Amino acid sequence: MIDSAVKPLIVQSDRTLLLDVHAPGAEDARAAILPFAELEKSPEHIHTYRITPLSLWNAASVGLSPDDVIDVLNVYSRYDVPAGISAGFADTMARYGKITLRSAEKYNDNLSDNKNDTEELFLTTADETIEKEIAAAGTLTKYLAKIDGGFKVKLTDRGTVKQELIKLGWPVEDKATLREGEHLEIELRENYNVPGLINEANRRSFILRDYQTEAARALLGQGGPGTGFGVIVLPCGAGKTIVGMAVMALLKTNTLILSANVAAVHQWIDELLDKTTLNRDQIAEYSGDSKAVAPVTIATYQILTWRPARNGDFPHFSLFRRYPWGLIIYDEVHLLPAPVFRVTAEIQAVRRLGLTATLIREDGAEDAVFSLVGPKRYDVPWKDLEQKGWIAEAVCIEVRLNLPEKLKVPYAVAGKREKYRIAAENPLKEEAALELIANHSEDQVLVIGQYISQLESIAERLEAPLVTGKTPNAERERIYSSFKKGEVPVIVVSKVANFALDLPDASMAIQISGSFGSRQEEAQRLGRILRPKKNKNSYFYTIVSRSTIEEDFAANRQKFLAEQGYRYSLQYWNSTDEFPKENQ
DNA sequence: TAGCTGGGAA
DNA sequence: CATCATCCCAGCTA
Repeated sequence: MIDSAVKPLIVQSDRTLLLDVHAPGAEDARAAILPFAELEKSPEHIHTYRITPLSLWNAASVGLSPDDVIDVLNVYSRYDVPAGISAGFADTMARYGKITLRSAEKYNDNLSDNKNDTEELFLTTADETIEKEIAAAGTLTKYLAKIDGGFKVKLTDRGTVKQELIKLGWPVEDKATLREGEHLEIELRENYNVPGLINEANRRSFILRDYQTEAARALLGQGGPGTGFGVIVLPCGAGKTIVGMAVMALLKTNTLILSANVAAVHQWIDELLDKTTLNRDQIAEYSGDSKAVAPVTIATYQILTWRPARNGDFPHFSLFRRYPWGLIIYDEVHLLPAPVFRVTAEIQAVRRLGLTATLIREDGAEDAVFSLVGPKRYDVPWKDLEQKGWIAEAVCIEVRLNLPEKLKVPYAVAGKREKYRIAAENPLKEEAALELIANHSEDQVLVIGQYISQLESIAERLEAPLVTGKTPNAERERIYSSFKKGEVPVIVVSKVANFALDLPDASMAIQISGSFGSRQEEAQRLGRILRPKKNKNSYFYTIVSRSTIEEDFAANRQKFLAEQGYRYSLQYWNSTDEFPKENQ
């Protein structure tokens, strides 16, 4: 029995849940609330979850009742659960299941057959008031045809209709059949128990981690409706591709994987060959270089969104229909381009998995991702993985320094956009970086910045190689490999650091400038130093000009990581000072 | 046939 | 809030 004085959960009437991660039973409580609450913040001691209409509908979609939710809260709550909260849950959850979407009978036959794509679905509700409300909704009229007892919906409008209805507060229970793709024999080579491996000596040892298994199972659920699609959120370096492969191994079906760039495409191919029983000829690349299609095909987003004329067709969209895919994986789903939303709305009958490290999207398209790819099914706080040793412990330090005297007047009279540039390119940052590196002679250091001219200058001062978007691939590889071998202790990188997968891991990063308020970018850059090292912390320095607008942007950039429990300590630096030898 | 370069896109 | 990435394709060279 849990002692009520130290129960892990505090339930508040504004529908937030505070989880005391140090209390006994916190792990169980976390698992129990996950189906109906969303993680909002996870600093080190108290995590905040929020119960939203969407999260309650998700719970309802996997068969939970309002009483189930209340029971969980009562079991883990330190104090009495606020009265009145349960009535709200019941009202919200009751809206789920009032409207259902069903297949036509014929649709259950040979589903890989394209002719089915012209078939229709039926939207029905037992409640006349709701039916009137739907019929009156202007945004829906062009997708719905009134028939006896409900509406007809074209298969291709399935996603759009669901999206519009959820905006009206009516989540649809989608009972229409998910397509079973063609069978594909695929197993994970977990623990290398599978006989007949090639190049076994070269393979890293590979064991599926608990959270990876949990994530894959969370996507597929217990087989009820509403499962088989959704988003899994894991930090950089936590093995998102492995989760993808675990899902593939559970479903055993033809899979289309969409990636952000060709390097990621190649990495998927390498990982699939390394960690699954697939042969090379079962895997194809569909990109600018190669237009091959195989049971497992990996394509770039950009090839799908390419079109010869500004308002013309997308000639490569046919890839979605050319093969009987049973699963589509959206890698880095937060980058999903708008044109792909449209196709994704049409292919709601295919199981689909979105993978990402952060769901932040400044254009507000998160909702579209959620209704078209699916709701978030699983996530893990970064600090949890750090505690378990899956990612390295990172010490974050913000270094503030003054502008040099001669720039103070130009800064004062500059317009807003020049101000940022002057502050970002503060030449004293070079001195500070030089000194930091001297104090960290044992670290492999990445210097990361935003402006090419600044990076060229600092690379020269540091006598370090520079990698930018213009650097040819062969030279990048050469630089990366000498860095990996330790021959070169420092490399200077531009925004390639936000994308490049082949960028080597380091134990220290110095950020000398970054884009305005990008939390995504900050998270990505920190991710570069999170591969675990033996008995050693990683260091993340960010250098900011003091008393300039750069301080504000830095604060915004750090917000996401602060929510994940990372604390920045502050150091001030004058050109005449020296840093303390030992940090923290 | 492969490899480079430059334009255009989002 | 502008810069710098990415990708795709076409056209050129050898």
